[in-house]
Amino acid sequence: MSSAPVSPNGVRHGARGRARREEILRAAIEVIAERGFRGSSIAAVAEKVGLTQQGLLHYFPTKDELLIAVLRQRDEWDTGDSPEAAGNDWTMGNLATLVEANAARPELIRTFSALLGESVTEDHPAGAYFHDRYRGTREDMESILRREWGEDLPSGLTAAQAAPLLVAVMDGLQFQWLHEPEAVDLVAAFRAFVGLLGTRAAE
Amino acid sequence: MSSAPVSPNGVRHGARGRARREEILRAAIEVIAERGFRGSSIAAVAEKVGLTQQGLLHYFPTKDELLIAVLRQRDEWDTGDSPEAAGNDWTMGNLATLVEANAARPELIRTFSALLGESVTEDHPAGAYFHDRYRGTREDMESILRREWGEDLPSGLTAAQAAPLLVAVMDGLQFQWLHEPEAVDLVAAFRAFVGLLGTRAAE
DNA sequence: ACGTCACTACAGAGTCGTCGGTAGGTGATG
DNA sequence: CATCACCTACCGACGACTCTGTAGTGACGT
Repeated sequence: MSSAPVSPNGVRHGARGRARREEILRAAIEVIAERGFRGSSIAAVAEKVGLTQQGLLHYFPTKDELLIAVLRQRDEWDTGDSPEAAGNDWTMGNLATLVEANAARPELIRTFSALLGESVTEDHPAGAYFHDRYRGTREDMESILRREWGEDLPSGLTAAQAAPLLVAVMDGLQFQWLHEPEAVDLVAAFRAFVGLLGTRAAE
Repeated sequence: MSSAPVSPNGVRHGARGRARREEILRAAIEVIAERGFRGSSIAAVAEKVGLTQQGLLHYFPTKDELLIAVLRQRDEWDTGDSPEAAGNDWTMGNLATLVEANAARPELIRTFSALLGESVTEDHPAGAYFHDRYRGTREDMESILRREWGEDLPSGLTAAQAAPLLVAVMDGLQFQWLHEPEAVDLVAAFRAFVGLLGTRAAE
């Protein structure tokens, strides 16, 4: 794929535009982490990559389209980043390592937590994205749970009952962690919850 | 010296003014639910109560102070609304009824979920509030758990381990519920989680 | 009963900054 | 010479907030 030497300014080659796009997306993620989407300006993103606002608009014609591109980029990372695995060889075990990987990228977590919050408001451009993503993620979790333990988990819950809880724990812990990184151990807490799901009930 | 109630900026308000203030706070909650805090304008809030923007600023001298007042109001509701219970007679049981009560006020949930999301961004006026609130809520949950089950829960977790999970589940479920009310049963899911905590581990 | 006077509860008009977006270019690259 | 990668210049809308008034209200002295 990529075949272009990259430099912030002045390097010429065909792929210059594409490199710029990626720079812009990275900058956008940072700015959104700092100010949210509604609170951030495309001018701020542009400045971060050494462009004018209009220069940025050359690549992303509207602010909303920039956001969509950020969202899409995240999906690409999620599916392409990890060892193979577009589809379905996830286990509860490497779900924890995913959380671990997330914990290493606080700005990314901050960005998407901020967007998640905004997305519950009316007519938010990320609303549809999170709506779909939740549906999909719950389904994924459900099938992971089923693959690990079958329809009924050791703890007595069904996979369908546990899936939304699993998603909720991941999201919810992130907020606490963002507010007090020292007070909340993201990975340990998540592992504790997974342990809870896998504990066989007595009686 | 008079003894009339005083607003943050030192303006004294009579009975009429106090009623107005409450109206404004209610309207502000609605507007924030629709647009978030950064996305909403004080003019929109003012219009909702039939004031001009300047009229509103008579009561709350800045947008930030309006938000602070909203936050404070919520705390007052939380501690004053429910049967007695400023302090500590909560149990796991009526924690679930609290969730139930929340589920009946979607706009309120929406408002505070939106604010929670924004609050992770830099210099957000609600940042300190959520920071403190998380700390306090976790402590409260911990002591409730301890009162219910002692230091070690039936499931094997300690109260300190379970508290952040409890908070995370409440927050996280709300986001899913706001995006798909039909797909997520807030109360049932929460009860399932509580059941999980209280399940005795085998062997 | 009446005038005064402080104070509350607003509104009109305006300042100043920032926002997203458009129009129309220019110079380099291929 | 067409296309790409950008920039200058600009616009209309809207943001929070200030300055400056003014109608009403209640307390109080006379």
